[in-house]
Amino acid sequence: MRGANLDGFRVLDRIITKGSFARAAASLNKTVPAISYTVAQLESSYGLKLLDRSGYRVKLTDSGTRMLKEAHNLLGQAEYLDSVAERLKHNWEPKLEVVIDGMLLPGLVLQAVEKVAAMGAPTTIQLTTEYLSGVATRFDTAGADIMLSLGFAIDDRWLSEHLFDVEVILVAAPGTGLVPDRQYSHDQLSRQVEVSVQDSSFNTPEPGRSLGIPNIFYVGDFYTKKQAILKGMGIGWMPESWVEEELSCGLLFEVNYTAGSRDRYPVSVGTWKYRQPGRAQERFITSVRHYAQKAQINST
Amino acid sequence: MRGANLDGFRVLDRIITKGSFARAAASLNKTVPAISYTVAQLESSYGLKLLDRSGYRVKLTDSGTRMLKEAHNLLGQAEYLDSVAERLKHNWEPKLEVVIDGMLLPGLVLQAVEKVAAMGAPTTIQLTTEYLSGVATRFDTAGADIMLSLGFAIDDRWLSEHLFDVEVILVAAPGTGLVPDRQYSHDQLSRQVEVSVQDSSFNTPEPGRSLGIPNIFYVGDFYTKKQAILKGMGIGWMPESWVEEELSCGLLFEVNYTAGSRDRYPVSVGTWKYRQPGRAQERFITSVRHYAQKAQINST
DNA sequence: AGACAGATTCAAAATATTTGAAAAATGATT
DNA sequence: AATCATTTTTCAAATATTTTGAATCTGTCT
Repeated sequence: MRGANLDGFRVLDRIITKGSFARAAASLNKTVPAISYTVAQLESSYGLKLLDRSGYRVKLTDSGTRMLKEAHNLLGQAEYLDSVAERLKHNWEPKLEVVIDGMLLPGLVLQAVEKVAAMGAPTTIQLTTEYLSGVATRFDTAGADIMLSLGFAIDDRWLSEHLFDVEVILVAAPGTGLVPDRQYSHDQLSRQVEVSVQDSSFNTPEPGRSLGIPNIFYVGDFYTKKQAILKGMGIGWMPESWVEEELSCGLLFEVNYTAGSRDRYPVSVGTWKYRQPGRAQERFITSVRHYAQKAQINST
Repeated sequence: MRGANLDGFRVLDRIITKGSFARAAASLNKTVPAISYTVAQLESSYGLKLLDRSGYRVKLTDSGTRMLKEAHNLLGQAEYLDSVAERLKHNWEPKLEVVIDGMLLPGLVLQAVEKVAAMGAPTTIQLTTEYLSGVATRFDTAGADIMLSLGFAIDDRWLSEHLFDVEVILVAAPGTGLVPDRQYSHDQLSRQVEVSVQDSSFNTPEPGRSLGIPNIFYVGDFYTKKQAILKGMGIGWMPESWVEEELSCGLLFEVNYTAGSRDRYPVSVGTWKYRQPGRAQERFITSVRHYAQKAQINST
């Protein structure tokens, strides 16, 4: 006979914790012969003696000790499966995987996580940050539940909903040799270093637009990019919301670029078209929409 | 109905990989109704619809996808359990946990590990290093298989076998203000700093003996202790085998201490009295004994 | 030795699973 | 629209497995 038997181990475990076949039988509402049969079955299925019946009290054999120890993992996993089923039955996702673009301010998603938690969801939320096309790639390959991406993620299998626009501004810090008042042409800027976040899936070159100047300094995330620009290491496009404060207090200024120093990019939320959303996902998306409305109002 | 059912998931998995009930049935040497019954059973046991039969081809529902994904862990664990049983049947321990005293040179245990591996043991060896009484404590609490400890570990439940002695020498580096030729009393040494390894179970104060001087610098392991002494940070007791080379080339010297600058401590191997040793354990201990005999000869 | 608590064995009874046949559903083909 | 090929479900019968109570056996305790 082959293959583990959950009930067998449940019984074995009970025998050990209760100390005898008789007590195990009582606690499982079975008769003693039934317990005896189950154990015999378990032992023969593995071809191992698991219990030492030579003494008055049953004891695990060495093999039994080792097997039961490993079996506890099995039983634990089985119990976890029960809990997953329970959550699914009440339309809670056991896990909600969210992929967001690193260009977005954390507030958006943190608020949504809060809302989901606030309704007592027994759902584990897993956040992953990617950049640009990396968001859609990760969403697809990992089979995540929600993505918050820049631009529209286009695929037959996905539902995409526009949330709000992000205004991207070309900024610089004093000390780069540039000054706030003067207007700069492309040629004039090309002596500068551009700080840029590398697209995490290495498909598209830059956040929507790039200056196309020769010196580019790539960083891994927007926080680092901001620090780099603040330190005067170069100029770069930053989402307005990331640099509002620095702009108003003069730590950064908007570069007066002849080709335009501002651009708007749409932020959208994507889900799987043929996947039924659970309660956590619904709440998450509602929260994100709500946040988006407020953002829209603020920006007008 | 309650509780996961391994066979149910095995069948479900087969249906998905084969693409239909019919093919799953064929590959499992069952009839189609049997498959249908098993799945219905599984679904009702969790109270979830796992398969979407609305289309021509069966598909997992969202819940089914999640459940099957989790169930794969369960099936994996069950398979692992089979492999554990297989190893136990041939008297191989699936895992051999060894606790050693950090004062011992690694060579002893590494050679033993090598010997076990050389006989093609399908056994995972887990080495843990502790100090002094920490060895016995860990051996006991973790229920490890073998311990190599300093001194005799005493307990009714353990078998302890003497292997060889370790000679411990009080050493110092030039630059500590001490010189090789002169003899030092306890008072004279008490202006020095003693470098000491902290007992990992915090029971006994020092490796067998301590100078009992006020300035003690505690380190975490013998390698660090040796480095500290070599850098002239203090004096300390070191096992001879750890410092042979440094003594002979003059990087360290034996402190001529009136109360004696050498001590011998027994090294013993301990196992559980009522646990049947497996093949890996037997080989391990044989190797250690063999090594000990050579060490004994070398030291005479 | 006798009382007792516990485990196994055994045949019978109760459950659960599997089966083959028939029915129902679906998509493809004509 | 009718037919065919494939597939899943339903059903009652056949099998297989598990559980049970009674009898038996084995150690422990007094």
